[in-house]
Amino acid sequence: MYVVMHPPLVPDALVEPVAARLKLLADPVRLAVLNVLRIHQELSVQEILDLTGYRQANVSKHLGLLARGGIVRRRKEGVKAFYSICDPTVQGICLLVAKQVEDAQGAGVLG
Amino acid sequence: MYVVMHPPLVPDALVEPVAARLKLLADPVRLAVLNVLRIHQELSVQEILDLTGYRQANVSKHLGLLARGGIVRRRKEGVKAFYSICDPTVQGICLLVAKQVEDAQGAGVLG
DNA sequence: AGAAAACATTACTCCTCAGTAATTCGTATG
DNA sequence: CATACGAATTACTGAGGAGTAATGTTTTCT
Repeated sequence: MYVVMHPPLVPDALVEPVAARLKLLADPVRLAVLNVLRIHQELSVQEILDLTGYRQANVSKHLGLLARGGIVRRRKEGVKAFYSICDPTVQGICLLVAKQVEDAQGAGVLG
Repeated sequence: MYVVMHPPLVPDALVEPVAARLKLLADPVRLAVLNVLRIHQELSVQEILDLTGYRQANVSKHLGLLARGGIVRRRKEGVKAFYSICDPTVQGICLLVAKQVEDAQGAGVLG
């Protein structure tokens, strides 16, 4: 065996949780919501609706998923709910993927 | 407006392609396949089957998806097909997510 | 208390995708 | 040429998730 052995990308026991986490990010609506949350640090649901144009029930559900996944934080103030990103690694992940997609755009690697 | 404005996580035009790419990685079988491809640089389909225990049609389909997505490269040699990872950014993404999941494991952030 | 605002939740439909068995295609071997 | 092997493709079933309308819940205001 002359080939170099590399460590795995993901420890075997973490394959499923990692897949679950990636799945949580792998949605256009959730990415758009995270986008506006990143631009303005904290937003009420209504503000997110205005900024994204999605419907209330839809956004509320996605926010619930993001919150349960620990990606987003919820702060209740009176009748409103304010959300903000609480997972700093999200940024790095999105940067990497976005960069890769941009590069691939230039080449001919589109489905 | 006293708050600092951060750039978006993902440029608006890239939200959908980025989501699609994350979706491609957000699957336990595909992550496991990428895992063994990372450990041994290049593997035939049969070798991947032996190493992962998944079924032929299943793995072949996932390999097709990964190849069409430009994450994996296919090399035909005789009757066999050899696959290898051709997207270097995959490693960084998996590292980030795995690290985050590990950290969250220690805390109480599980669904 | 009654009404309205801001979110969350539910129930439902639809569509995508994962897994499997069976078939097909291409290449080597006797 | 017939056969066997390795892999891709097809057809099919089932489960999960997205979007929506409608309803529920909590808080505020009068």
